[in-house]
Amino acid sequence: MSKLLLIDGNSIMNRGYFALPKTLADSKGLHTNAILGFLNIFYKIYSEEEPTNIIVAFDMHAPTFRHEIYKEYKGTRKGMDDELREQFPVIKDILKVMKILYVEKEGYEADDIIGTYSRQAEKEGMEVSILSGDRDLLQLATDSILVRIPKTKSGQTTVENYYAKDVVAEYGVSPLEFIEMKGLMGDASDNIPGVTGIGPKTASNIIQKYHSIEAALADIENVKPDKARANLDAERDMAIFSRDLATIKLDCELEKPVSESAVGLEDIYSSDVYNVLLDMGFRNLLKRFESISPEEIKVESRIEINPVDIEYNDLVEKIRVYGESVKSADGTAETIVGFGATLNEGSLYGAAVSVGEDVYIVRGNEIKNLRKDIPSDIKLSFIGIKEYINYFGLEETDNLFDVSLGAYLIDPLVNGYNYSYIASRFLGVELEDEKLLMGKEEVTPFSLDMENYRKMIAYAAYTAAHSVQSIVEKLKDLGEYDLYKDIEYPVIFVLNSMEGYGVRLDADSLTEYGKQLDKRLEELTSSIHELAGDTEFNINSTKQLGVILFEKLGLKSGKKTKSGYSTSVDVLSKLVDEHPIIPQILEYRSISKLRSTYVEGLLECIKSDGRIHSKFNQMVTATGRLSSTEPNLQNIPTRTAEGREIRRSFVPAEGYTFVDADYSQIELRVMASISEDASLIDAFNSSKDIHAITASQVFGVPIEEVDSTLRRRAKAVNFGIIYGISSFGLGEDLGISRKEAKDYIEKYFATYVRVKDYLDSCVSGAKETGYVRTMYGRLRPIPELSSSNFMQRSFGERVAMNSPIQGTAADIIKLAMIKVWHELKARNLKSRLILQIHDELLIETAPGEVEEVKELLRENMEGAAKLAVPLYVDVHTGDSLYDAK
DNA sequence: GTAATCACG
DNA sequence: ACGTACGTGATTACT
Repeated sequence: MSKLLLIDGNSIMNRGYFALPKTLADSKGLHTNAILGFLNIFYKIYSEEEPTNIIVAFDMHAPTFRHEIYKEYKGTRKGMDDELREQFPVIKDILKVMKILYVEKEGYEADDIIGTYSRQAEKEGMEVSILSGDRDLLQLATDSILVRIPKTKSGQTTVENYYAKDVVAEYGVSPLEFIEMKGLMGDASDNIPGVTGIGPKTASNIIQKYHSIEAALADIENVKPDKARANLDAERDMAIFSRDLATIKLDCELEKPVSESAVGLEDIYSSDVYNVLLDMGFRNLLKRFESISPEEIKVESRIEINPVDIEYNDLVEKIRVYGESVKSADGTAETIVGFGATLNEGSLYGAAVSVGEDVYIVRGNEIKNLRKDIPSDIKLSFIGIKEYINYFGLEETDNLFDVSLGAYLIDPLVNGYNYSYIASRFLGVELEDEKLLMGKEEVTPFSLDMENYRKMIAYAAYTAAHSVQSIVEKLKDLGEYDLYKDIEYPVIFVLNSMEGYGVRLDADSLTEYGKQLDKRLEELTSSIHELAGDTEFNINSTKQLGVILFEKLGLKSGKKTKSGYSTSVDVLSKLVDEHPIIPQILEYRSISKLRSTYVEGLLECIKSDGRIHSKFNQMVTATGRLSSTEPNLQNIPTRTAEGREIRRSFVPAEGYTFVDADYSQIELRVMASISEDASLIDAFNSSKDIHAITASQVFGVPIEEVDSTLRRRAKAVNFGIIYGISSFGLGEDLGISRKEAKDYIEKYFATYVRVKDYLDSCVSGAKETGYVRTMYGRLRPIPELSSSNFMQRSFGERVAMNSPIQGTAADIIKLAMIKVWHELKARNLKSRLILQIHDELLIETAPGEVEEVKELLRENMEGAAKLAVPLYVDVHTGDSLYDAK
C-alpha cells in the first residue's frame, strides 16, 4: 500500500533553528542549524515509516496570509530571523536533489496545503502521516490520518503520535472540536487572539460541554465560570474570528496531484544527496547512508587506501628518501610520517606507516625501532601516542605528534577520537569506520592477513600523517597550541609513567574485609526480607524494591523516575523514620556497593606484580580533567568510615611510603583569582577557613560567632557558586526553601560583587561565541546555550560558569604533575608519581626520600601557577592510602 | 544497550 | 511554566 508523508516545512525548520546552536554554519558561513534539524528529524521519520510518497509544504510569504492580515490588525507578528530565512532556499534545493516534491502557493499556508493533500490522499486510500512541530495540525487527525509532533525530551528527540482518538485522550475534545477550543483560548505563537481570560483549561471545559463556539454562545447565560461568560459574551466576534483563523483549509486548489510525490529509497540515499550533505558538514547524517546501501553509493570524498607490503629496512629507506624529497622541494616544509597499529599485550602483529601518499604495511616487531631508525627531524604522528610510548621507547623530546589529542582540544565534546572522525573532520575525507571494518571480531595473529585489518591500520596511519597540518593550524587559530605543547603533550608521558607503575593493592586484607561485608550483607538481607513481610525479593532491583516499599508497605513515594518510583538515597533518607526497613536498605546498598565495586572489582584488577594499573584517560572530559578506568581509582571511598576501610588495602611497595598532597580549595581560589574580586581575595589571604569567613562576611556575623550551621550553609553556597548556582539546587542541598536559598545567593553576590560580574560575563561571552575558555586557553563549546529548551539552556549557563573554573584547576594540576614528574627524574629519585585525583597527587616514596619528596611536592604544586591568591597544599604521609589523608 | 544508583573530586 | 546543581566510571537489573 502506498503511504504519504506530509511535512510542515516551516514548522520543522523553525524547530531546528531554535533547537540547535546558531553557531552551526557551513564553510561559506551560511547558517545550517535549521537545515540540519529538518534533515535529522526527516531521516528519523523516513527510516521509521519508509513512505512511498512525500510532500513538504512551505508557507509563502505574501500579504494575503491569515497571519499577515492579522498583523495589520494587531501589528504584533514578528518577522523571521534573517539567519533562518536564508536557510529556506537551501533546504528547498536539497529537497530537489532528493527528488522530493515541495509545495508552496500564494494565498495558502503550509497548514492548508497539508490539510488538502491529507484529505485527497485519504480518499485515494493511502496511509497518511503528517509531521509538524505545530499542535494546530492536530485538527487534521482522523482514525486513519496520523499527526506526528516531534518533542525534545531531556535532549532526546521523541515523536508524539496522534490519531483522532489520541487527541480526545489528551485534550478531551475531538480534532474538530480542537479548532473550537483554539477559537476560545487563542494561540500566542500563531497570533490567534482568542477570548480574553480564557486559557486551555476553561476552553476545554466549555467545548467539552457544548462542542462548538456557536452552541456555547446560544446558551451563553449558562457558561461557566462567570468571568469566561462575561468575556465570551463581550467578544463573540473575536471568538468566531479566532476560530476561523485557526481552521485549516481542506480545499486548496493545488496544481500537482498526490501521485506526483512518489519518491524512492534510492532518491533519498543517492550519492548526490550524500555529497550535498557532506559538503554542508553534516557528518552524522552520513552514517545513515552506510547502513542503507554501502556498495551502491559511490562517493567522491570517500577514499580507499590499498596498503603495500614492505620489509622493515626498505620502509626505513623509503622514509629517508621521502624526507629528502620534501626538503629539496621546499626547504621549510616538515616531513610527517603517520603510524597505525593495534597493540596487543605489548606486541603487534603488523603496522601501517603512511609515507607521502603511500601506506606501507610491515609485519613483525622490528618496527619498534622506527623512531630511532629514521631521521629525527621527521615527525612521527600517532592517534593516541600514550599506547605506543613503551613499545617504541618514545620520549617527550622525540619529534612526535598526537592528532587525537589535538582533535580533543579543538572539540572536547566528541565521544572518541578515532581515525574516521579525525579524517572526516580534518581531512574532509570519509573512511570506512573501524567498527564497520572489524566488527566484533577479535584481532589475532591468524587474522592479520585479513583485508579489513590491513585497511584499518592503513587508514589510521594515513589519517595520523595527513591531519597534523590541519590540526596544528586549527589549534593555533583557536589559541590552543600552547596548551597542547606546554600542558597536554607533556602530560602524555606523565600518565604513561603512572600507568606503568600502578598502585600496590594488598589482596589479603581486602579479601578479609570482603568477608566481613559478606557477613553483614547476609544479616541485612534476611532482616530486610523479614521486615518486608517475609517476602523474598532482590534488594538490588529498584523495580522490585519500589513495589515493596511504596505498594506493599504503603510508604509515600517522593520523586519518580521514567520507569517507576525512585528509590535513591535522597528519597529513602526522608523516610528513615517511617519504617525500620529503610535504614537497613540504605546500609545494604552501601555495603553491597563496597563489596561489588571496591572489593570484588578491585581484586579482579590486580596484575601479577601485585599492583593495579589503571588507565588515565586524557581525552574524555569536557572540562580538561583526567578520567580513570579499569578500574576507576579516582573514586575510592573516603566519605564514610566503612568505605574508607578500603583505603587500608592500598599500600606502597616494600620499604616505600605514601606522600599525598592535595590542593586546598583550588577551584574557589581559581575563581577568586580570575574574577579579581577583592573581598574574596582578601578572604583567602586573611583566613585558613574559607567557608567560615564566607559565612562571616555573607551573613554579617563576626568570624568567632560563626557556628557549624552557618559554616555549613556558606560551604554549600561556595560549592553552588562553582557549579553555576541556582536557588533550586542550593535549596535542595541545604533542605531550605527556594526563597531562602535565593536570599543567600543574593547576599553572596552583594558581598562578592565581582564574582557575580565574572560569572555573568562567562555566560554572556559564551552566548556570543559559543564557548568558554580556561586561563590556559582550553576551550569548551556550549551548544546548549542556544537551545530553545529552558532546561537545556539553563544547563548551558551553569556549564558556562563552571567550566572555566573546573578547567583552569585541571590545567594547574596538570602543570604541577609535569613539574613534579620532571623534578623526580632530574633529581634521580626513586620515588614515583602514581595517582592523580583531580586536586590531589600521590607519590610512592622511596626509603630516605620522604622529606625531599614532601618539599618537592609542595613547592611544585604551590608554584604551578601564579594566581592572585596563594595556592596551598596539604601534605600527608602514611603506609596506606587510609593513613596518607 | 540503557537506566538507576552511588562512589569520588 | 518549564525541572536543576559541575565533572566523572562501575555495577546491577532488565529490555
